Amino acid sequence: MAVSEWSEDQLNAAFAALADPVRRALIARLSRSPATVNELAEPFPITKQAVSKHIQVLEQAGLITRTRNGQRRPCHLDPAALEAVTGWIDKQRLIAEQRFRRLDAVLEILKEKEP
Amino acid sequence: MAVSEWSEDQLNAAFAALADPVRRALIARLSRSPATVNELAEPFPITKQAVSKHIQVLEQAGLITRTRNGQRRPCHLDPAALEAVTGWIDKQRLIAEQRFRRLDAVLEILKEKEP
DNA sequence: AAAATAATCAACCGATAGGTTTATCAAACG
DNA sequence: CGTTTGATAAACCTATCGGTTGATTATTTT
Repeated sequence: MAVSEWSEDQLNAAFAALADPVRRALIARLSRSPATVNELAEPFPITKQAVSKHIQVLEQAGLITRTRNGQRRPCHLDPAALEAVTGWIDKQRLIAEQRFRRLDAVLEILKEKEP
Repeated sequence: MAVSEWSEDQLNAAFAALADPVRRALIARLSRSPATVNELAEPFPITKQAVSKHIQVLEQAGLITRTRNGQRRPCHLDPAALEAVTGWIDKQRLIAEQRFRRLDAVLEILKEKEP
C-alpha cells in the first residue's frame, strides 16, 4: 500500500499507539515472534487486563493482527503497517533536507533579519 | 548520531510529541520553512497560547530548535531528530521481516497448533 | 460435570494532556 | 514616554488515558 493511501485517521491511530512505551515494548517483543496476551503480559509489572487493553489499541491501529487458536488469540506484528508512520516522517524530513541542500537556509537566516 | 545512542527518554519524548495531530501539522509546516509562533498559529482554530505550548513540547523533544531575532523566536525543524523515531521503527520492522523471510512464520503457525 | 485457563468486559479512579482566559514581560515603534 | 506587538506564564477546566479490581465468557482439562 502506498503511503499516500493511508487515511489521516489510520495515521493518527498509529502514532498515538506508538506513543506509549509499554505498547512500543509489546511491538518490540512481537517483532521477534507472535505471542499470546498472557505471554506478552508476563514481563510487565502491570495486570493482564491492562496489557489486553494495550493490545486492543495496537490492533485498532492496525499495527498487529490476531489469529484464533482455541482459547488463545496470538498477536502478530504487521510490519507493513509501520510504514505508514515512517512514510509520513520521511516525507517531512526529505522536504526539510531538500531545502537545506538548496541553501535556502542561508537566505532564510538573512530574511529573518529584515522587517 | 547513531540510532542506538538516542536515550529512551528522548525517544519517548519524540514519539509522544508526534502523537498529536496539531503538532504533526506544525512539523509539516516547518518542513517547508521556519516560522514564528504567530505564523504557525494562524491556520489553526485554537489560541496562540495553545500553539505556543505545542511548540514547547516539540522543542523539549528536540524535534525543533529556536533562534532569536528581536521579539520573534522563529522555529526550525531539526530533520536529524526525526531519525530517532524512524530508526526505532525500522529496527522492529526489519527484525519482523527477516523472520518472515526465513520462513519462520510457517513454523510458528504450526507451533501454535501444538499444546 | 466440575475445575482450571485465556481473555475480555465493566465500573471505577487518579493523573495528565490539551484547551481556555487572564495577566505579564520584553522588544519595537509612534 | 506610552502603546502596540510577539510570546509566554499562571490558573483553571474537562476529557481522556493508563491503571486497578471484580465479574463474565468461552474453551480446555481432569
